[in-house]
Amino acid sequence: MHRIILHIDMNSYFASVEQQANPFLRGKPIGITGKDQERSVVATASIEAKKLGVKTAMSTWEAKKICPSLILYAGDPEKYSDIMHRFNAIYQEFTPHVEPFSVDESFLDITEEAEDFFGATYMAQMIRTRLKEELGNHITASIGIAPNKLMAKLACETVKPSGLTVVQPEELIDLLNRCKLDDLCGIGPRILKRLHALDIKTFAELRACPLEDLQREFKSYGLWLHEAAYGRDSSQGVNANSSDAKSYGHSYTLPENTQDQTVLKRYLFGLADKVGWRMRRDGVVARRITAHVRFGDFTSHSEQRTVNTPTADGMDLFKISWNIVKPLLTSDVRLVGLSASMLTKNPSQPSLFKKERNMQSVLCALDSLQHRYGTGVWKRGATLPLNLKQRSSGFHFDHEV
DNA sequence: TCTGGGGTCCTAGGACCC
DNA sequence: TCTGGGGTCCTAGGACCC
Repeated sequence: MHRIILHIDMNSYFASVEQQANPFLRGKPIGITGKDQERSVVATASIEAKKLGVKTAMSTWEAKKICPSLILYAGDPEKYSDIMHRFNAIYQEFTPHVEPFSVDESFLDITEEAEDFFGATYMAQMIRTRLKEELGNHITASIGIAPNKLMAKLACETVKPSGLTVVQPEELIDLLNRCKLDDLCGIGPRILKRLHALDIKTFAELRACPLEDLQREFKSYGLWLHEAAYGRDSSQGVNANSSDAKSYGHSYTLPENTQDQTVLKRYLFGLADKVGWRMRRDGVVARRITAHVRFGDFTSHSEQRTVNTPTADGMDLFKISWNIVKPLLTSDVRLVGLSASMLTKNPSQPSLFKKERNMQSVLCALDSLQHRYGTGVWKRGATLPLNLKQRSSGFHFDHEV
């Protein structure tokens, strides 16, 4: 008995969300970027922009050169993630076996609900109708249906934008033969290069390569490649619980490279607060904090600390990451970031110490403000721009570190 | 006036304990 | 004094994804 897996992928997702929200952007080439458009890349190009040659991950500078009419638009990651929750809720109407894979993709196991591949096609069409009702005409999805996740995703790739395809078990080899090696999720530029070095350029050639040779070159990944060449996916099935995050992180590319500690502290503190807030919202604490620095020459460095007392407090996260970053400031920095991992559910026990208990209740009050009015309703004094900080008074939670 | 920001998983070496 | 192997935890970095 084969499983029936759906892979659903939103087309030009970030761009579509903005076009749905703003009629002025519809039918136009737009590119969604990071905060600072000058130093950013195109995270998502609209269909119109793709037609004019704009590609994902192209620098804005290059994209503008290729397509002068391109409208650049700074994206809002929180909004995109909120909408993702809405479409996953729609999928839940059809099956409890929903595994979000990225901000715009999910896997659904509909083996029990659909019974066969014919039923699956029908169900996929119903899902598309529901998405349209709920999200509007401008956010559209491609759907691939196959016996496992790997092949469902590959099938979906072949029908972008806005298609639907079914690949039955006996058609898997045929599908692979029509695709390039790096169409497969899991074969990136490095692996592709190493395959080429072995004279493997197609899935037929990959199948012809003895397993032992692949294992010698790729270690445990060799088995995965061998299986994938036959359309087999040894990974776990669709896991509805994998949506629990394993880490929370934020990073920021500075408007200009700098070694100025005051500036870097301010940004890092802001990032730490954002990470802390999301963790408290989700009721988790972290034992491991990783800080990242990218230098002007694009080399980067990351270091991590594992702490005995798990935390979700922005102040703790900031102190730990600043201790990592500070000694690294020997040349100009382009990006700073931190992430928190080794997460556990917060038992939320009040601290034994009065000072910490006070801080916990302050955080609690600020969190409920933030929950109600959105992120950005408060900021620490330490993260305000300097000119504003000098003028601000009263509502102000500054700590010298 | 190149090159964002959010993630996941794996590996390999060293420390430390038994 | 010299020796082995297994297990776990920690760390840095690399590969991949969108």
